[in-house]
Amino acid sequence: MGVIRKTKSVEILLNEFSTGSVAISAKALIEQLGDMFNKTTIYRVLDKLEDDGVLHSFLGKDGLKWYAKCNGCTSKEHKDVHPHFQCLQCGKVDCLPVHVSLPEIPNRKIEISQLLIQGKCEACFV
Amino acid sequence: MGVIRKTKSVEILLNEFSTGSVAISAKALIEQLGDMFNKTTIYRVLDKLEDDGVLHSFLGKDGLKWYAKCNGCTSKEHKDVHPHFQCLQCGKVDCLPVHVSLPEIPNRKIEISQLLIQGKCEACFV
DNA sequence: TTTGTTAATGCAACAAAGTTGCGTTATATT
DNA sequence: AATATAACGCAACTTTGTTGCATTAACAAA
Repeated sequence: MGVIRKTKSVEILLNEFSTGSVAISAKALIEQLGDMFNKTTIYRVLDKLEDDGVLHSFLGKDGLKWYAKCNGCTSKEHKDVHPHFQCLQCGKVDCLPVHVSLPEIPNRKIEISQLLIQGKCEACFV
Repeated sequence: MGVIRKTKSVEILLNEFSTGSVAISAKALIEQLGDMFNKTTIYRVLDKLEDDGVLHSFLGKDGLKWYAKCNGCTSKEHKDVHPHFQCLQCGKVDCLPVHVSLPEIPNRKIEISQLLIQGKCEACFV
């Protein structure tokens, strides 16, 4: 797989993620860009960008799929693992650039781990 | 809310969770008990049992909702917080009775956190 | 034990997020 | 410019879960 043609949809979607560590849900992208592109296209481009190691995805609080820019990933390996924070008030989700030390789990092999922290973000936490 | 009548559905659903720290997805419960009860009933009973602090729920790897027995929770407070482990091979999910130390996040208020670890379980990890 | 209240249930219809098949369009190679 | 095929749009579909409403059954009170 992987992106092999520079199309308008790839360009515009990538542009949405140009600013930092904020995540965007597929749903929000469809709301925003649905006039311009079919939702199928949006889902497929996101898929490809994830395959390429350009974006990573994770599930937010309602099982919605969120995407954010990767840092140092390739199509071979998603090595950029970090927790995500979702604000229960404004709904914003962002990547936390911190390391999480996982608990010891004997006799099991850990392959993926995802930590979703929910609460109040800087803006909503008075 | 809360369970106020001991109906057959409550009894049978509770019985499904009688054995230890294994989680069961709503989907699986509907597959198992769908002949006996309508899926609406199953969803509603699970909801109530969660409200009562008897069960807790979380999202598995595909955004599916899973339920497991609580330990020391009440209808007032779900204080039994722990990570969950999902086997990528056999699909089994269980509660890990360990403590996870969350990272420091300045200027934010943490209200909920959920850690889903995926990999190979004891049985599938040769 | 019967009666009455209302929680709990079943059913059908719906909702939201995401997927699939297929015919058409457009990118990029020759 | 011609061509191969990746990418696209559209419609139909799938899956998980929810809602409204009429019916049934728990359980308390008579």
